[in-house]
Amino acid sequence: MRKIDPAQYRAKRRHIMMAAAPLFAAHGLDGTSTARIREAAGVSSGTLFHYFPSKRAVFVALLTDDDNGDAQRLAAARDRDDPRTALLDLVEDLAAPAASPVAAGLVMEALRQAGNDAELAAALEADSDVELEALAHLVSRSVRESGADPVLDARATAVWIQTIIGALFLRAATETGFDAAAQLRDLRLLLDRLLGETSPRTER
Amino acid sequence: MRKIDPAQYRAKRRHIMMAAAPLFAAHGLDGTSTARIREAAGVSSGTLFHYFPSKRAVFVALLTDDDNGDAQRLAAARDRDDPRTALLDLVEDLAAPAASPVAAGLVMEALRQAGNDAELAAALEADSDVELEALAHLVSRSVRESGADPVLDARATAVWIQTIIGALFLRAATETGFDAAAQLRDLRLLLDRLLGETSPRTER
DNA sequence: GTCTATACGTAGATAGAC
DNA sequence: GTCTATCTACGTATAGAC
Repeated sequence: MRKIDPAQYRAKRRHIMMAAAPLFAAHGLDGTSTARIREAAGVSSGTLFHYFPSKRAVFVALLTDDDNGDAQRLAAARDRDDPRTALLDLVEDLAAPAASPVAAGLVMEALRQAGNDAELAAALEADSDVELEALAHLVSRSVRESGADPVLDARATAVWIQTIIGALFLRAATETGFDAAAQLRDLRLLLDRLLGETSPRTER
Repeated sequence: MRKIDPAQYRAKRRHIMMAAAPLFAAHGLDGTSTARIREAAGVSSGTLFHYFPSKRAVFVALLTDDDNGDAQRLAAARDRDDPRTALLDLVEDLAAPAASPVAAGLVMEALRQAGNDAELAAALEADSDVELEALAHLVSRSVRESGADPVLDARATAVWIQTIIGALFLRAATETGFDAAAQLRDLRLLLDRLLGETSPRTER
């Protein structure tokens, strides 16, 4: 007996996920009961567990269902002409979700849960490694092509860039009235400084 | 009927807190049962609730009992002679607890919980504001006295320094095998760059 | 596919003996 | 002050009717 409509099935699954997302972001995985998810999604307990085998599965799906084609965006950034501009744009792209409190909160909770869930940790680290590689590649190209002069080597610099982006998520998730747009502007200035002089460098 | 020994009372209270700390750090507040705390501390449920009115009270006590005299240390740093060195030393001092996975995990969980607990949020923000003021003061003095040239104004720079310290805690809490010592070395280099040239500046 | 009703375990917290 | 025993509520997840 075939499904009536696979598209509708996925839509409803997604509907439940979207209802659960702000709850997980605000109260964490353990702090969110299936009853609240059920209520927020407007479905019964039976329906919830028809679409997901467990509460954790809803959470994991939110983190691993990649609807934005992240990998493609990273690959495109990697190969752009001007590495310095490409790097700064990529950073902004990676940091942008911090503007959404829900996204920021979810990421924070994901990192927390990854400590106790090897499978989740592996998935997150895989994503992170791809990001890191793209960042390091662009830092490296910047050094060669546009005279950047970072204090650290390319990979370490990339790790720090990732770290700082993570810090933005942290602040977005915890600070009420966090002004993401202003922070992104500052971030660009700071990175410019961290990467060092461009060539030809300006004399003061 | 007076207490047998107030000092012993506080010691036992502290013993329970110390037993709970790594559990909260690893599994979060909601993810840690009173049964596990009880077990780790080697006391019964009755005893646990004799010393603390609730599980949350144990957690809050871990964050708000200031045993290190943080305020004094900040005030001392504020008024040191060489502001640039004082600033870098202060940053190291503030970032140092990130070397302890338990401390880092607790801080992360505290920030997460602060979103749903106004009282806790207020306490944490008060601490953070005192830190920020000391940092901004030192940045400001560095600009005037030692020719620092940050990209942003003193307060914004201080906020970013806090952000970067937060990033260290984040990584310490989420990354297994995090090398805190190495990161502190990098941090000093990065901040030096971020603060800009010292005077007399060196020509390359 | 979606519901109602509920099983079954474990949670936080308390009572009262010692 | 500390224990054992226990209360009540709520947690996730399932069963089975529709």
